Amino acid sequence: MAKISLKDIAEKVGVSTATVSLVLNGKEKTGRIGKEIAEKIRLAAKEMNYEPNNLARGLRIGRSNTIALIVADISNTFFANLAFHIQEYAEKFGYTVIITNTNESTEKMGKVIATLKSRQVDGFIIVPTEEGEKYIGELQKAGSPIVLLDRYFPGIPICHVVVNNYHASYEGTKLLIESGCKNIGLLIYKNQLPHIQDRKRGYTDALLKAGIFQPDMIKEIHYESIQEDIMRSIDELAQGEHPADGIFFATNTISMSGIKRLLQLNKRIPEDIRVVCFDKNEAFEFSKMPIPCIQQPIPEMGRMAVDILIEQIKEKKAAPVHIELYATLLNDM
Amino acid sequence: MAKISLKDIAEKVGVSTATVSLVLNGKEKTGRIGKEIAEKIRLAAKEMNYEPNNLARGLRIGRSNTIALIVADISNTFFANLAFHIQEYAEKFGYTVIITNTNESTEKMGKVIATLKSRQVDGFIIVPTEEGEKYIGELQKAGSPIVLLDRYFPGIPICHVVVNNYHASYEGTKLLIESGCKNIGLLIYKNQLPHIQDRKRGYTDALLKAGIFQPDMIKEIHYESIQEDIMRSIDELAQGEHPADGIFFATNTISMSGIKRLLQLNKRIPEDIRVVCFDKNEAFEFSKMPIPCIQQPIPEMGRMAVDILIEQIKEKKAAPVHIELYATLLNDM
DNA sequence: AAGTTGCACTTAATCGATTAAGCTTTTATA
DNA sequence: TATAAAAGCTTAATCGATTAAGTGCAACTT
Repeated sequence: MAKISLKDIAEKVGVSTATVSLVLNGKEKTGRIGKEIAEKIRLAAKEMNYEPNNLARGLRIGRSNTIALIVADISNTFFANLAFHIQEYAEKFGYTVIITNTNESTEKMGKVIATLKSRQVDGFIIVPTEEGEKYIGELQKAGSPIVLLDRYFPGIPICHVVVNNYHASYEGTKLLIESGCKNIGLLIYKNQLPHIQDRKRGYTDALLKAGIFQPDMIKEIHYESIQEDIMRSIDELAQGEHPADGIFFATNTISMSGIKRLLQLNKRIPEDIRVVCFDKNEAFEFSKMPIPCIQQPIPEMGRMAVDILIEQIKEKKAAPVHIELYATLLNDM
Repeated sequence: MAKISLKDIAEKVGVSTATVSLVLNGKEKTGRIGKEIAEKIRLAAKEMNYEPNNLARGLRIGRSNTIALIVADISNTFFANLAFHIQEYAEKFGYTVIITNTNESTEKMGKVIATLKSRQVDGFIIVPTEEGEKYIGELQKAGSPIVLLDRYFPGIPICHVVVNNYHASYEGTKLLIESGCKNIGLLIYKNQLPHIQDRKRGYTDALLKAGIFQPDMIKEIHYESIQEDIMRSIDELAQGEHPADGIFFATNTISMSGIKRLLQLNKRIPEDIRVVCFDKNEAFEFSKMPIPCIQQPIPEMGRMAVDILIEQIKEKKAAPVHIELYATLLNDM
């Protein structure tokens, strides 16, 4: 059975495609189509199982009702959850979401943006890569509605939705201090992304205020050699002369590998060492160790991103907004 | 800056859009376009930052170079990983992947299929819901290329890629038996999906062969009340007169909650009770408990699905294939 | 010289839906 | 009764790219 088009319906009912289009789009009033004909058309459409061709529609009206979601890694729970909520919410407004990965590669982000642009998506929600300003800037110049999510570039005035990473990190570190830790390490990625820098500052400031900051307790992880770097860092922190009695893990991936390593070294949590992690993880409930963590408001982040993106799409005037949500420190784990 | 079209380039260079189209599609040979003009066109296209409109292109050539991936839950690691690999692989063939959730709702699957069809996707990779035969059947009748993934309907001759669930389950249960368990429970969803039934049969047959099958050791979980059902089931299995000394968990979601409950009941693994889980989970490496698990070949599943889908798209003749991969039992965890 | 062939493009139809503008016919108004 | 207004539909242009079928011209053949 070939695809049914407006034309097929028009022929069957004996009217023009214009009439059919008007009726099926609920514009009988403004199009002044008679009740009987309208009914006939609707019936025929149903009978023939008509489904509009959205490519044609999009081409004509200049919108595709599609938004692009570009994340760094869909297999990361945090992003997968974000994707889930964004999709659920966007659907309510009639938008289809195309999810794409960049694997933290700026080059890939460039390619992906080009592909999606040529698919005429109406807007972009992007978790940008570190060196990605260039592509994001170009995209903005080209007039595409954009919302950055989870990360942003202070230099570029562009809408973004993030959590207050500084605050979350500060509170997390404070918890370790209040638990009595004196020797607190940080495991964090080595990059210039502001959200990472914010987390670093949060940690640093909390320790400075307590008067126990030691620069060499900060261990930076390279994205290309995550596993080895984490192992080495944990080994250094946990097995030195003055071993750490607390560690703040700045991302979920780092947390997982870091804690695994601690367990391998037979460190007991919290007896030998305390930890606080960024991002909640199902695995934490899996052990009896207390693993306080910073829970990001994922559903809200997704919803806000969709809301302001749609606003941009509708309004066309893009007054950049900075939206900052607060994370929750979960201490009962 | 408005969008650049073929026409803009044509005007600038002083040729027809046909010429531009031929050149930019690399058909100068067959289109017999002069070298100089071709060069000029390519230059102009680059200068003007031309990006083809894929809606128009798709409308004209009847393909969108897009495939739809419909999964039950993108926030489930198993599906998120599948999605990741499918996307990576499909990209190599120039396909964009649209990922969508159904949340195990057949109604939603129907809606989602309609939406995607109207977006003219070239083919579907679907993890179908339990009662979804109807929609899948209709989709097939409409002539859409389809590959079912992870699950299938024995009644409908349609391409699918699955693991040998029976075998995996049999082996997993056998491991428990060989470890000395006499009283082995099963936690599994209550539904008629063949892959679930296969897992059940694998468990049953292994126990029958060992002569220790007891029907009431099978606990069925309702999807709508997962948490409560799992709790109750674990409580029944672990705390009865003859408490279970082994449990086979039939899915990753069930495993997580099930083991959490066992820990809450202060059961020691493996001293008090042994477990085997379907699907590998990062969390397992998190504890020192030995948790053998069945690892599905996710990348291969994804690749196979893409391969046979593309074949269908190209060939148009859809000889249904049944592709069965083998899972690996990981015992060193 | 007439016809054939090859080259370098152009014309124009097409995909399917939308919509401003136009054309009848009916109904309301003066 | 003449005229304006409203109702009910159709025409045709349009979105941007593709491509079969031309067109015109030079070169080559016999």
